[in-house]
Amino acid sequence: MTFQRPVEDEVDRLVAAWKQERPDLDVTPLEVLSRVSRLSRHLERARRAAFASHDMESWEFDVLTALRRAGEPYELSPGALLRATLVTSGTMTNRIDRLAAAGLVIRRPDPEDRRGVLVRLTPAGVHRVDAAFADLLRRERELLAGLEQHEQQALAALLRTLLVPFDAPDAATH
Amino acid sequence: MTFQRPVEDEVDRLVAAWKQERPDLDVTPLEVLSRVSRLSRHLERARRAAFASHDMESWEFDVLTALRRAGEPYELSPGALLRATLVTSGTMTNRIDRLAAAGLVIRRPDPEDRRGVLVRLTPAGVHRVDAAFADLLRRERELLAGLEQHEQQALAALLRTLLVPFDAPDAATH
DNA sequence: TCGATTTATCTCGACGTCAAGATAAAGGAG
DNA sequence: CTCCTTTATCTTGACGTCGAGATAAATCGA
Repeated sequence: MTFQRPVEDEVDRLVAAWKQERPDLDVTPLEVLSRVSRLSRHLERARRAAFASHDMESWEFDVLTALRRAGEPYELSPGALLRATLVTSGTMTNRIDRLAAAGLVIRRPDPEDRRGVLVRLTPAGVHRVDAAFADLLRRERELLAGLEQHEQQALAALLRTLLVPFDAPDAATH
Repeated sequence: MTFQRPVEDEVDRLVAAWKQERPDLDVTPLEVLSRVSRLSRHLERARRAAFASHDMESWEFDVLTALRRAGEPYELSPGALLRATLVTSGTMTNRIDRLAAAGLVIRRPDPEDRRGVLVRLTPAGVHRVDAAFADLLRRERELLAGLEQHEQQALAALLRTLLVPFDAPDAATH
């Protein structure tokens, strides 16, 4: 019979420090939200490393997967893409420019709205994103290996609750 | 008696799209990790908005709080600061420069290691960070209002499990 | 049909971050 | 003591993102 040693992460130390310095404040929100922020930063680094072997940048992957998920003919408007990736319109224009220059997507005028443009994945783009995505899933599965299946589900459900208000039909990012 | 309507977030839609397009892949890792990433992005926006009323940037807050948590005399080395904030050394140098120019911190040579420098919060810096922190906690508490106390604890514990491997005594960010 | 408003995308300058390398001091082996 | 390695910080240039504003077409009401 061994003791369940309480393993600490950086946020535990951070919260303990605050309790020492500002015992008047209730810092429990940090227990969740600081962990989300910090984990996200670590994930971003892991992603970057994973994509390096596919000669792909994180931002490229984000855009290409959004198009891939759309299904044939793998085509979306820039507006739909920026909503999917949570970046601003200026950023998305820039990204599409570079992806088009790399031959992974093409731009064409929207036949039904002369203000609009449609961005479509090229066959080369489809191939690239499929390879990178399979690899990413492999690596992400490893990161989650510390949690049982049912724990992963519980975690996902809790996160969903926090996310729903943001993903409600209002958000605007122009 | 009402039905528990299954509320969807953007990740549910994303996962459903992948299942349609790539039924051969198990995309369950996204249920957790995509949510972490997306929630983090939303949080960063909320933080930015919160700090705007204190005329403060997110990056300033990150550095100032690290010093504040250290306790009197509110002093840390640049190396300790970059480990606390997960940025690279070049970024930290830049940040310290700007905070010093704003009169919120001062730099002084480390008396015990002539390679080193120590960064100390000024009284003005302490005041600024305390005000912003109290406000941030208020807003973060609202974001978590959708979860019961015990759910927040469960969520924190699950996230800790994922975070521990990253925060182990190895990580290096130079 | 005209004008005002909304929607869709792009342009551009400012800015922060990263990654690699430079500098310099400390620590360890022999 | 000297050399080599490690540690700590800063410098620099490239790059991506943001945010505000410009352009242009679509939509709606009078």
